[in-house]
Amino acid sequence: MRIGELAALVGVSTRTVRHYHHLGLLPEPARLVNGYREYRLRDAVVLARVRRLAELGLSLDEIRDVLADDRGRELREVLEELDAELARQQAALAARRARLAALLARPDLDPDATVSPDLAAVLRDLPTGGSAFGALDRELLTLIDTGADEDARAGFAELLRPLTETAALDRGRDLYARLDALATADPTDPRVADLAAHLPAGMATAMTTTAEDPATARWWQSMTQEMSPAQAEVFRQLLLVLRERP
Amino acid sequence: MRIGELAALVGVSTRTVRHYHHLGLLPEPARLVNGYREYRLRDAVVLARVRRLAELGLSLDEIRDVLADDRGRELREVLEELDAELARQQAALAARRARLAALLARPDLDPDATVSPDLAAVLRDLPTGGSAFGALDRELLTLIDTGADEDARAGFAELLRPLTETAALDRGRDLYARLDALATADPTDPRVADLAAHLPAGMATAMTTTAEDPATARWWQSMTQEMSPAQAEVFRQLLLVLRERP
DNA sequence: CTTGACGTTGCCGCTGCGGCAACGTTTCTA
DNA sequence: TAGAAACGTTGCCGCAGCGGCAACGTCAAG
Repeated sequence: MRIGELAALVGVSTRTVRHYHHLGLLPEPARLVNGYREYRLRDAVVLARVRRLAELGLSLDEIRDVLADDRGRELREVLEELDAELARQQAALAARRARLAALLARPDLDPDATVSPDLAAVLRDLPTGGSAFGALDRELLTLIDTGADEDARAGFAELLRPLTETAALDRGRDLYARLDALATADPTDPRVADLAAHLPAGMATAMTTTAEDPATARWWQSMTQEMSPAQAEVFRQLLLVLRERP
Repeated sequence: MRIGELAALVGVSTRTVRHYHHLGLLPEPARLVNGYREYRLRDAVVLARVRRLAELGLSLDEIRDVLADDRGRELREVLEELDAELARQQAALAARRARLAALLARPDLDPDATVSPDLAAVLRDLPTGGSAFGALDRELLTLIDTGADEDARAGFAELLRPLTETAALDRGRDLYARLDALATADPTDPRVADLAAHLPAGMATAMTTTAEDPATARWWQSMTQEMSPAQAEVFRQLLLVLRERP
């Protein structure tokens, strides 16, 4: 048998057969005078063995070990390990499919919608209309959500939920508008101190929590660098006040 | 922000960030005078977007397309395609785990045991004890099973099942012994013609079916090359006879 | 005699980075 | 203030499991 026949018989490519030779999975058979490899039934048996194990999902390295082990119990160990690995993959696949299904169920699908479901609900209700500061805020929220783990995400969304109630929405819109107005203002502008002093309690709590939480403090810092000096000054003063009387 | 901060913030390695630059997934930010990359919050937003899509299982190429598509419906298409792909993978995983479970349930686990369950049952019952020809026969059966598709496997096992009945087992052992005896015999030996003429009907049927079936004929040919001349002669005569009166 | 199908060796490419080298910059510490 | 440690830069190799190609030799058929 020549390599093409062997390959066709077992159902692989000649390239695969040569690859297995290269890896030492399949012994090199005798050569004819013209240099062609000459295979016997025994080689097909070994090749088929390799294939069956490969189709189960073993890596070629593992297959080499199993075959070298010569009738040992190594096979059982490897297969049990493999099964555990496959179980992990199944769980991961199921989780990904669940997230996909949740995404696909939404009509307003865009790359930013791929945040956690909790935050997605918050973002849907939060006012954004035209406010530059609102857009920045959404960026921050999205980033925090992406970086956080499961628990942090839930607590984070919980913190924000009160802000999406009808009464809070108007105040939120108002807040964004007043911050937008400070985009080109001086940090000493009287509106700065006024805003810091009269921020609604729920919003102030949410802000200081994100700003003080060590896990999100760095996000907050990045965000302040994107603000105008006057806007940043509002939050600096706010934090000073809230640190003294929590 | 420098690259390390950005990476830590989003939860990737700096290597990953640079890789994304290289692929054009993430635009190169401005450089400081020392050549360092200087990132802004906006870059973190893009990077996080890439990460979320990557964690869903999209390839980096697909992510680039989706992001370039700018708020299009391409995302939905890609995600639906991905979901279908994941569903395929789930099915494949489940099938592999089922095969693994069947294998692990068996006490006599060896690399050759990884054939289809049907054939495994046949091989367990077929007599082998010490016969060289029996070993060769098992090799052939295993190879046919490996190469065949689902339907062929089932029909094949069905064909062999009668041979595992108690009455047939003795005749099988006898057949193997008589073939072993021809290992060094001459093709003109009288035992050759005798064996060909008096082979039990069920076995003759099984043999000619495998030998005549185009899908397995090449296997058969490989096997005859492993036999002694006298052994091969038995089957040559057998096929001649059976072709005339089926 | 050519054509085409097969065989040979060997190297690049794919994915998504990790790891290293070889070097410059910044920052902490003794 | 020097030196070490921790960062930054570009660039190339490696990974799994082959596919594809190049550049060549061999063999059977028309």
